[in-house]
Amino acid sequence: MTDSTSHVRDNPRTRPAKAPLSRQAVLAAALALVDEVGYAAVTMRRVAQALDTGPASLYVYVADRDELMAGVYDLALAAVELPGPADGDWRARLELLVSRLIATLGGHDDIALVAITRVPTGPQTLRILEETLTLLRAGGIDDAACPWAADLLDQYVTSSALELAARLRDQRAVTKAEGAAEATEEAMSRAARSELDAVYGELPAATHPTIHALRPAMTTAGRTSNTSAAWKLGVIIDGLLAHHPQP
Amino acid sequence: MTDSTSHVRDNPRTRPAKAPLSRQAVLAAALALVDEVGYAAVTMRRVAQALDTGPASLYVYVADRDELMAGVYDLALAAVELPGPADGDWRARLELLVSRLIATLGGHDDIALVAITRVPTGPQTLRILEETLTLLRAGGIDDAACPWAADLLDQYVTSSALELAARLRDQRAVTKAEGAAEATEEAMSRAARSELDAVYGELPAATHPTIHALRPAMTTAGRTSNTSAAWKLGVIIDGLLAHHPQP
DNA sequence: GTTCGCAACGAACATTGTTCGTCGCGAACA
DNA sequence: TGTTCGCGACGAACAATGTTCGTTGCGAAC
Repeated sequence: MTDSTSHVRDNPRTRPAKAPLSRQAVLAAALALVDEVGYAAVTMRRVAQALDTGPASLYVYVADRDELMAGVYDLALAAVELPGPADGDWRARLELLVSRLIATLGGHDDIALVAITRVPTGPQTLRILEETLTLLRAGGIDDAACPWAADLLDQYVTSSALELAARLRDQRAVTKAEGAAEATEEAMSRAARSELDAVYGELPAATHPTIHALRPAMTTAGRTSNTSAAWKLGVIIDGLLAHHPQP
Repeated sequence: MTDSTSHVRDNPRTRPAKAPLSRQAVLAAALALVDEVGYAAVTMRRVAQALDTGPASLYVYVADRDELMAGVYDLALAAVELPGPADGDWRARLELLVSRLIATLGGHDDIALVAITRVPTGPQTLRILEETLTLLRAGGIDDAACPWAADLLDQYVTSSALELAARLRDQRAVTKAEGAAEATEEAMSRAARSELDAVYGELPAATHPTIHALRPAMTTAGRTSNTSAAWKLGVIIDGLLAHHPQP
């Protein structure tokens, strides 16, 4: 405390009126930080700093970083609205729900990583699982298969959310690095293409004939477009309906 | 160097004949460590220690930890044998390839995490991608859809490998903690059940009617069994065949 | 026989998650 | 009203991480 103004800062009366700590405040601050600096860069110290306190203070409301992030994951899911009867039959509603999940999770950087390390069990997660299972049953999926189907859909949601997050991150990085010039479309596609398509594109036909032959279809455009996302979801749902046999 | 035997250890002639460093040696040591102590516990220092050297020496052959793990991932994939004509038609071969991938990756703890952070482009990965695409084309999947289908399968493989790794880890932890008594089946299922099934099981029917109704199907047995894995893969392939329409 | 490139490595740095012990406010209690 | 006590807040510290810097010394090339 060599700061000459410390007696002002330390005095609760003159302190800049910081909000009282609480679990919700910690989770909200962490979620905001995820959006701002990215999932990996959210450290206990940074969260504490955002709340104008020290890292040790967080451990009153949070067990450790993992549990913090699990809470953030659930908090993010709170923004997902469940489709209603006006949104169509069970299939249309399920597709809408899944795309909302991907958009929401993918919009918070790599927060979906939480669902890989541990199986989330927060209230919002359960709310969405409940709705998913209900829609699946409405679609005539066998009771015994419904949990598996929900699991499969969840795998898809998590993977797609991470893919979306990576795409948005690359996009931000490029548009920021391009000095704010024209950018956006031209530079983005070129930068991303030179990354992966160079690998697939310059692969000799002698050793990898099929990749070589499918080269035009393997361009980044195919990976980037959200046509691919809709296609994959369609495949899974069609598969659920076609696989009725042996549950 | 206060060690009185340092002049012996430092002398290359009397040194315990350590193998010369190389990229392959580093990757192999890291893979062995993944199996021994787990993916997360593989640090640069531990890898260096296994090779009887310092952490800084690794950076000659490896850019950083991420790239190291990418190399380990590819190295693990080298053990996967491609199904041959004797293994049946394209579908049987594809199912065999996928299950081998899951078993191999899942057998090396969380190494599959690598495929989530970055899209792997190692030679072994490309070898398997080539085979996957070939099998899909043999199955009549549209050329434009093949990359998407391979992507979908890869998502499934990665998620399932991580699930398998988690299951094996829990199993090891329980059998080790059980003092080497009877264990294995009884204790395992009880310990794992009390974790997740308690959440699903004690959920009130009023707020989550479908989860409550499906409770018997949501037991850990369903999640653990590899019937679930086969079912999911069947759904995906059936979906690929049923979704012919608009590629 | 000299020189030069580069693998090897010791030491250090900045950061990370987490724990310990203390401080002090505010509510419960006498 | 005066005392006590629980517990949130927090400063400081610890062990461990990934990575970099500068030096050293061997071996090959000229």
